Amino acid sequence: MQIGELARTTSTKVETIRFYEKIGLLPEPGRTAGNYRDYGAAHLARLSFIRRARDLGFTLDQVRELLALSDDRTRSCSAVDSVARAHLAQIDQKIADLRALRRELDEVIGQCSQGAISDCRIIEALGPSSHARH
Amino acid sequence: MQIGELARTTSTKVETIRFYEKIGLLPEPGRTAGNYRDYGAAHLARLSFIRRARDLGFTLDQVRELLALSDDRTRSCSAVDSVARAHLAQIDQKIADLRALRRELDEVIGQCSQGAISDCRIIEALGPSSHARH
DNA sequence: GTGCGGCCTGTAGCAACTATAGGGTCAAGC
DNA sequence: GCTTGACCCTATAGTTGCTACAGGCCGCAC
Repeated sequence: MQIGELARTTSTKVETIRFYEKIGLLPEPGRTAGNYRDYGAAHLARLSFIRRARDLGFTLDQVRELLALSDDRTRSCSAVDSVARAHLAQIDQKIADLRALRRELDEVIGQCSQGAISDCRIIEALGPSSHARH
Repeated sequence: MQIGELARTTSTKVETIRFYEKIGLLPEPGRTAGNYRDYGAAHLARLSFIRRARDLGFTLDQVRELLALSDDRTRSCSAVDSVARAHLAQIDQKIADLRALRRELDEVIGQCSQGAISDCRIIEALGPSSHARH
C-alpha cells in the first residue's frame, strides 16, 4: 500500500502521514525499489487509532501516551482510563469557559444603535473603563 | 510609563506587548534617552481594548478589524455588531462540537475493567474496527 | 519519448504567543 | 566611583499540529 492509498483510507493528508512519521508517532515503513513508502496492515491500524484519538480531541502527546500504553500489554487498563478522564475534565473546562464567554459577548451584542461608531456600545464595552468594571 | 508598568496594568507579558507592536496592532511609542519605550494613556487604552477583545475570544485579525472600525468614527455601528455576531456564532459552533465530543468520550470511558490492556475497552474503542462503526 | 499523476526531500508558513541569548540602562547602596 | 540588581533592548528560535510550497524522481499510458 503506498502513501496515497493509506491517506485516502484514513482521511488523512499525505503530508500529515509523513509528519507523523517524522515526529515518531508512526513507524517508518519499508521502501519499494523506487524509494516509495510501503505500508501494511499494522500501519493502517496505528494510523486509524491516531486519527480517531485526534478526532476525540486528544493532543499528540496524549496520543503518544495512549499508544505507549497500548503497546505495553502488561500495563493496567486504569492508566488508559486516567488519561481519558483527564482529557474529559479538560473538555468540560473548555465548555464552561466558552459558555461564560458566550454570556459576556451576548450582553455586549444587541445594544447596537443604528448610529455612528461614537455611540457604539460594543466598542465602548471593550474599552478600558468598562474593563475596570469587571 | 515604561513597558513593565504597562504590562502589569494590563496583565500582559512584556514580550506580548512588543509582539503586538511588531505586527502593527499597537503603534510604536516614543523612546526615552536610554532607548526605552515610553507609553502614554492612548497606548494603555488601546492595549486594554486588545486584551479585552482577546479575552472574549476574538482572533487578532478580528481585533484588527474592530480597531479599524473604532478608529474610523464615520462608519456605522452595525459593522461592529456584525463582527461580534459572527464571532458569537463561531463560539456556539465550538460549544456544540465540544459537547458532541464529550458525549463520545464519555461513552468510551467508564468501561475500564480492572484488567490488563488487552481487555481495555478504551483502547479497543479507538481501534480501526470500531472506527468503521462510526 | 513525453506527458501526467503520484511520490520524494527539505524548508517555510499559519496563530498567537513564549522563551532564550547576549547585551545595554538606571537607581540604590557601599 | 563602583557594583549589584532590576529593568530594558534586539533578534531569533521554539511551541502545536499540521499545510504548502519548491524542485526533483518514478511509473505507466499513449
